[in-house]
Amino acid sequence: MEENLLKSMDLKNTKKRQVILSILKEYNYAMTAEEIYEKTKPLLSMSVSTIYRALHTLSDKNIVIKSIRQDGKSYYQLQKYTHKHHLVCTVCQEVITIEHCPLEELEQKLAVQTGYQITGHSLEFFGICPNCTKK
Amino acid sequence: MEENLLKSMDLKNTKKRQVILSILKEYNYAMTAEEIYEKTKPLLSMSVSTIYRALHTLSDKNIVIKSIRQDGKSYYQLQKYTHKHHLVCTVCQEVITIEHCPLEELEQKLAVQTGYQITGHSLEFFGICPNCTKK
DNA sequence: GTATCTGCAAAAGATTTGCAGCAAG
DNA sequence: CTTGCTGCAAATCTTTTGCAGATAC
Repeated sequence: MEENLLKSMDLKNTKKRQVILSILKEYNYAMTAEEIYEKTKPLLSMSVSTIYRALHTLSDKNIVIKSIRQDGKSYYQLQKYTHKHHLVCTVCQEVITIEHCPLEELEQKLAVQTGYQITGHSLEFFGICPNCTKK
Repeated sequence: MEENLLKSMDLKNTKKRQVILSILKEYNYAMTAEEIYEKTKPLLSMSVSTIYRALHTLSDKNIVIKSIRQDGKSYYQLQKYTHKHHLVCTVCQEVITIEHCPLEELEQKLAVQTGYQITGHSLEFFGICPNCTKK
């Protein structure tokens, strides 16, 4: 479980980090520090700064990936579940996950053209979901 | 010039808004409010909040497009120059513009699959430029 | 034991807002 | 004139940080 993951990165195996990781695993979508905080509340007490610090450490170790969305907030998710992109409804904020990343080939092409060593990308689509279109 | 653009949107044609628009036009790349502020300094005095307010108004009218990058800051550019994406060097922050947007077809496909009315997307690549790779 | 975590409160950075005065139409 | 624009300072929101006490190993 989470214990080995932490140990393997020379991180101390604390209850709080375990809880954060298990929440990210359970819900399996990118969430904000605030959302994680809300979900930890019933389980144990933890300050928001601890969550930020843990997420920062975990993303340094590439266990967690941070990405900043168009709402200006940082979203965190487990590395192994990443590389999916999202389509976000700008009215109700519903999020649809796009399974296949369409950019891998393009990335290769770009690398050749520019001489850059490409390390990643961020991609997000916006729109209005069928439900909100009706209203 | 900028005058007609403002009038056509029922916005008052002020010197400050003209200056903001002309800077966006001259430099023709997405910049932050802070960068715009620096560039206005030699020209006339204007408070940062005026810049934010003007950019907000202009983006409501779709004259200016706002997008939030992975550094968490908001970047603004003229609508007619948008729809270009960027490759950003994570070491020296150099930015390369990608001329052709590879997502138009994909967007159509997505719209059909999901029933969303797709209004836009954000895409950014990261990497290390040839120069920084050497070091 | 000691290096690493954590809580708290304070600080930071980017952006927004209330209010009173100013300027464009 | 009067509606909308601007400056200033204060407020907001998210995230980071300093420090002192607590915990994992």
